[in-house]
Amino acid sequence: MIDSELKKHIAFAINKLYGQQILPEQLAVEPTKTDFKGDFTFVVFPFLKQSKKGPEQTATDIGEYLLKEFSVVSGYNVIKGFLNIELSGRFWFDFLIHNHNLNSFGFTPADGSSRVLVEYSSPNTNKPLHLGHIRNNLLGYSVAELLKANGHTVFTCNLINDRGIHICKSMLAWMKAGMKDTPENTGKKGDKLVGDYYVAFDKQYKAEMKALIENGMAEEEAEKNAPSMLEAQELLRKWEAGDAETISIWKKMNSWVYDGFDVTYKKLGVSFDKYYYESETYLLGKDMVKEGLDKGVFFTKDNGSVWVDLTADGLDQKLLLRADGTSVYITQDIGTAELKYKELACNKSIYVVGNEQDYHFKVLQLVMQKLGKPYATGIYHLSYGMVELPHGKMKSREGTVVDADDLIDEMIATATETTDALGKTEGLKEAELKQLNETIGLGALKYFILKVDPRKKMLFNPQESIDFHGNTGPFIQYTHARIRSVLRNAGAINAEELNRDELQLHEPEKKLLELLYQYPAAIKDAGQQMSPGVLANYSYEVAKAYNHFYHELSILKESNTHQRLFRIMLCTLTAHVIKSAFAILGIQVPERM
RNA sequence: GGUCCCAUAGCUCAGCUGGAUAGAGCACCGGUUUUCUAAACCGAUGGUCACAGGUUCGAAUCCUGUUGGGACUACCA
Repeated sequence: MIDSELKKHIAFAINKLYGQQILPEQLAVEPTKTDFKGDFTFVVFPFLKQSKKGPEQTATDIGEYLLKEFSVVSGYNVIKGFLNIELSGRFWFDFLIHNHNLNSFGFTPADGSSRVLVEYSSPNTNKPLHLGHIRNNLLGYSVAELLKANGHTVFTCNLINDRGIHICKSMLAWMKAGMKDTPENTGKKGDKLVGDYYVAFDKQYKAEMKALIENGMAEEEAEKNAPSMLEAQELLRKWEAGDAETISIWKKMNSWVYDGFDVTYKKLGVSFDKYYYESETYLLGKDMVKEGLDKGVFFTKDNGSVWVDLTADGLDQKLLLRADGTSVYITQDIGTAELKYKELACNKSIYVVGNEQDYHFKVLQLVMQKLGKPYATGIYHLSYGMVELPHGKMKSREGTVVDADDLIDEMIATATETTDALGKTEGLKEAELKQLNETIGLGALKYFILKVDPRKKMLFNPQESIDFHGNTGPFIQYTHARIRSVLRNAGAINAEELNRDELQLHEPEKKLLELLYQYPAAIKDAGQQMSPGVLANYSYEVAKAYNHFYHELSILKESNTHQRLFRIMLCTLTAHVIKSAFAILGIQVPERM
């Protein structure tokens, strides 16, 4: 990479000119800001001690040295302490010639030295997926792709929260309603059906609580003593005891939910290498808690409940097992962590989970450390911010939850309207048109969500998020389609015929080339930050630069055949980078739209 | 009470490992189509980077405090 080459030469220059040893890694060389002339900028301020000269003189010294000793440097200019280095056109032409047809451009090949597991989605089986899950799923998928692009060997998994009081609530409501509704006989999607029963339970429960409170019971007492709650807890005990009928109903209802989830996952384009089920890992977790007791890193309270003391780490005491011996949420996470490591032996285990669970994952990591697990340090919580609506948080009680399936359908419907209105899709078959609108609708949704830094909470405004202009997925998809159209018109080319000496580098071409050159760095940067948003915003920059180039210069009508060929190759690489970056984001890109 | 996160244009977001004049999109205003896809391009307007100190050649960026918002702190998940 040229920037590291520049660093080496600058370090050498400092040594030669001022007799000081500087490591190239200590230097910062960055792309020059667009308002200034030059390709890369080196800031000399930090090295004035070494040079014992003023900033302008120091920058000039180094610039002069580079110009003489480093052939790709064609010029330089100095503004205050900023040395702007200009590279020869030949450098940029060579870059394009070498990479325009390289499929792996920007990707680091996997060498097997790093194995990473990405857990995401991780739904409860009592409710359909909503907008929050969409962010989770898109992030998880994209981060996994991003890590693959950075040379990690990646596995994805989905930990299903299939047991616990929540599913018992849905089961109870269904049983009380006569145990007759099924997805088949109601025509409802399985997860929606089960979700409806969860709501039915909640309604009944609330009514009971209200009655109890009116009879003079304290709210806290009423919460615990409402008959529905007691029944649900009884059902959970029966489940843990392995009661045949309970297990059978549980299996039946969960399978409905899985069928429903599969439909949504498929629409979203996400998939998992492996599924874990809490029902299969919580017992292992219990064993490990006992292991911790034996080791003396956990302790028992008088009533028999098991705790870990994390006060030395700035946290509190945390419950690991209830007094009645049943497990809590973290118990199964302990078991799952162990199982994951046994099965996949990853040195890093990423949990894509909302930031409301920051505390939980701190506890988990500390618990695993106390258990002496070697993989404890590899636990990483990718903590993303909540999705909020214009009115505030989504609340199921207030009916402000944005359903995942509904949202996807709306986005596709809007895409369809726009496509029809523009009327550019003549000649496409029905199925192709449907495919195109799905691509655009999902592209809009995915890009809207992924362009935001995962760590930040984000606002989802249904009106604005379906915009297809500006910094949006469809704009970038459109740019790709536009390029593909040019390339189709260009027909086959022979890159061998290109003679660099016949070329001129114009400003829009150079801007675009500089951006394309940064693709590998963008992948690396996004990977290190685990932020697909970095790549999304990069893609947007590329699309913008291409459209500028497209508008300013003619491609196919250029009379100089070398220049024409060069521009076609520039189109090829641009299309590839957009397609490749969008693939990492999990967004497809159309040939025409 | 304790712990953690956040605050940048009217709105939504970049920029944050310290570097030049803080950038985009949307909205609003104006312009561009006999030319390879106008879902495009070009221009104008819009800022006390919450506030106050500090660190230094240099702070939106790092540190401290204040204010405002949010999350967590359940024998829920």
